[in-house]
Amino acid sequence: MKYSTGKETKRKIIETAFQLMADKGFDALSIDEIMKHIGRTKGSFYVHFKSKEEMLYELMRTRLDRGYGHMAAEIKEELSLDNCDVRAILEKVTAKIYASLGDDPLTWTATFYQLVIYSRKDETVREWLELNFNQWSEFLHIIVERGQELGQICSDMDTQTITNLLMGIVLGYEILYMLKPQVDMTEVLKIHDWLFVSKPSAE
Amino acid sequence: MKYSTGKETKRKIIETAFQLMADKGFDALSIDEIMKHIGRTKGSFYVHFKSKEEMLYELMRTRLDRGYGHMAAEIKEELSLDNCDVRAILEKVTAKIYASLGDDPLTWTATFYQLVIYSRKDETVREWLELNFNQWSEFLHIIVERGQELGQICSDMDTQTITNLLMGIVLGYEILYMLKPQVDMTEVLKIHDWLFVSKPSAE
Amino acid sequence: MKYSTGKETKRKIIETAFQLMADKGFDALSIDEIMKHIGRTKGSFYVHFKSKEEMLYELMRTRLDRGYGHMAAEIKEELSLDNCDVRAILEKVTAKIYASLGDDPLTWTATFYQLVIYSRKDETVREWLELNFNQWSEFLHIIVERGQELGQICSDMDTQTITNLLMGIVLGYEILYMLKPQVDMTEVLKIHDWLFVSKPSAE
Amino acid sequence: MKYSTGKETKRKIIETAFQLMADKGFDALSIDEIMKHIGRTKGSFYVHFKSKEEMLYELMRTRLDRGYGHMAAEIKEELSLDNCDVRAILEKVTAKIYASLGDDPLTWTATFYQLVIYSRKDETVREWLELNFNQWSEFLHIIVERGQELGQICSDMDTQTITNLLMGIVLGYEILYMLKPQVDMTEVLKIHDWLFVSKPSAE
DNA sequence: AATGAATGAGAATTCATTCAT
DNA sequence: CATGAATGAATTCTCATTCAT
Repeated sequence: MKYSTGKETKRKIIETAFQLMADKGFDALSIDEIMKHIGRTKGSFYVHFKSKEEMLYELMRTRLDRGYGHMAAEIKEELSLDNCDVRAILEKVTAKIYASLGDDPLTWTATFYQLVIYSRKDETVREWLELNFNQWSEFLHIIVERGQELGQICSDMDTQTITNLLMGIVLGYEILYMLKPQVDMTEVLKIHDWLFVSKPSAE
Repeated sequence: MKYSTGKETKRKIIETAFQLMADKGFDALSIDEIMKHIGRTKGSFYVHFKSKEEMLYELMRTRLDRGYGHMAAEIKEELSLDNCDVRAILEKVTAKIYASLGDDPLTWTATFYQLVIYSRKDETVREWLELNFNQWSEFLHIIVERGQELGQICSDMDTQTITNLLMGIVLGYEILYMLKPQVDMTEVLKIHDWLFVSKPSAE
Repeated sequence: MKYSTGKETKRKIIETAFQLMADKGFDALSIDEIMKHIGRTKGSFYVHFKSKEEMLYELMRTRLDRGYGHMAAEIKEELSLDNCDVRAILEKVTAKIYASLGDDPLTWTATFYQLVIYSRKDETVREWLELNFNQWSEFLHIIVERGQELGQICSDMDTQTITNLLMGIVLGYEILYMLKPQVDMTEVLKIHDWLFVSKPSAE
Repeated sequence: MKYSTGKETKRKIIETAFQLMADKGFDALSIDEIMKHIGRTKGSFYVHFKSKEEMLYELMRTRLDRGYGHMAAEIKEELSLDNCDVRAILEKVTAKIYASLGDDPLTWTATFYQLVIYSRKDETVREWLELNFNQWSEFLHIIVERGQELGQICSDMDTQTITNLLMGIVLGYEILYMLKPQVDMTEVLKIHDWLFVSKPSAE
């Protein structure tokens, strides 16, 4: 079993790097270590990636994307309905995002923040994060705007401010979760109780 | 100027490390680099610190403490007054904390999150962060509880949940600020509009 | 000749370290120096050894073993013969051991005593030396005992004492030799004139 | 008590170096460590010694001398007596030498062999050891010669060879003792049973 | 696709020594 | 006498990367 498919090894490298990066960060992560984990030797790393950096870029694009882009079209359609329930939509979006973190959200979160930190020295990472971030921001902005239009979200605050508060609280809970893994991440949804004017009648 | 006082050099080392760490992180920060910055040679670092790690511990204790401990007594007294304005107190606390970040909050924030990330591989850092964190949590809890008691803060949500939401939003805005430095950090106070039942009359 | 076989380089490293250690000792021996001697760079040392210490262990096991273990079986058989000449056997053993030191016994001896000295700070080395030492001791004990049994070795002294004296004199001559290389190491065999009751008739 | 007598500090430095050198050797022994042991700081070492090497030379001359020089005159006189007992004299000499090692012979021995090893890179040490050695050699030679003259020591062996054997056995037992501290160093005297023709009547 | 030897640039750390105080 | 800050050279070790096989 000395020779496996290229795809398979590549996938394993990214997956292992993703796991190890959570605790060690990108700099402290050595290629040797990754390759030992998957039972291959250092040299073969370069069959699959041009450099360690290039691997990070691929990791970030395939494993750390929150997928706002994919959701956008679908959600916009739902929002266009006359009788749409914005709170329900927002809850669905949140659920999807948390689901996208996979079965070990702590690792995902830690790796993601390792990337955020690493972005301070890497232009490519910085740009990708900004893009990601803006997509999220625009996406939330649309939802909040629609909510206000329909009178479901309070209008005594600026749309952008509400958007920022929502983004902030999600990011904040991720950090909270890293510092105290016993925190319940779904608790973040309680903020909706303040955000939405008419609370869901049946609850 | 070959021989300066130990205190002075030590202070300069910590200050430089604090600055450089914001962008590079602790691992990528080299002793050589720090010492070149302050016009001293590598070897003399070890006159002042037993190891790079030891320096980080001192940096964290002297430069990254949010100082909840110091505020506690004073705030508790204010809260015990019959006619105290909890919102004003909370705003004062927030202002003090932001003020404690110094004149370059972006650097402070970046360095702090570098530490959060680093805590994943360092027991001492992890413990210190946890302590810091718990102090903050308890501190906020006291304020929120008193606010609810006086009917100033909405009581339809669990005290601990509100505390978590407040902590989360502050942490979240720090990350937001790192990703987008143009974000106005004081905007985070808007959350009080939701939190407090009786909005300040003059607005 | 940039890429050689691992075995070859490893052998060269050990051989060079063995030579250099005689004069400098293990601590003062630098990896850089060894590698320069064999025309390779520092970094490649670690392809072959996990650490400098690990290299010493391998050096000691492959280059400093006196090989008592290997001789034991053969000698025991010779001793079991009714008419065996114990003095001849002992002389043969001594000759073999001196032969095992290679063509530069001074280097061997110096390196060996560098190891003896180093054993004071290294558990692994200490244990190996003790093992070696005990093998030698047991081995000699068997020979002396048989010599006494056959009346060839004087019986007015305790077997263990004679064994110790024999070991001591060999070790002592090695030190003597280090301090004064002009000393004739085979002179040590004269002790047999005292040890053996019936001197060889033909002398 | 910041300022003590120079003599006192100097003595303490040498004594501490003597102790520490037994285990660590001269190279691995740091000035910092010595000075910490005696409650002084690194810098003040140089008030007392020009360099680390200079300190070793003084250590060796004051703490590692076996004192053959001092004994010579006295012993020669004893030997000149018609009815002198050479065996008794030799035993007295041996006892004196062992006594000169102080109350911790293991430390003395280890330090001495650290010096022997170190002599391979230091001219001054090498010369001193050689001198010491020659003194011992000459000294023993005189005793053995007189023993043979008086018919007390066997004459079927060359005087110089016997001298070498005696020196060797003493050195060898020191090494033996380092490797196995449970060995009884006085056992070495048993060699006299072989050396002397007429065994002491009363034993 | 994979191996593993080699590289070379740096990393942290140690340490004898100097020197102003 | 003693201090302790500073130096600079040396040391072990790590690691991304290259390349012949």
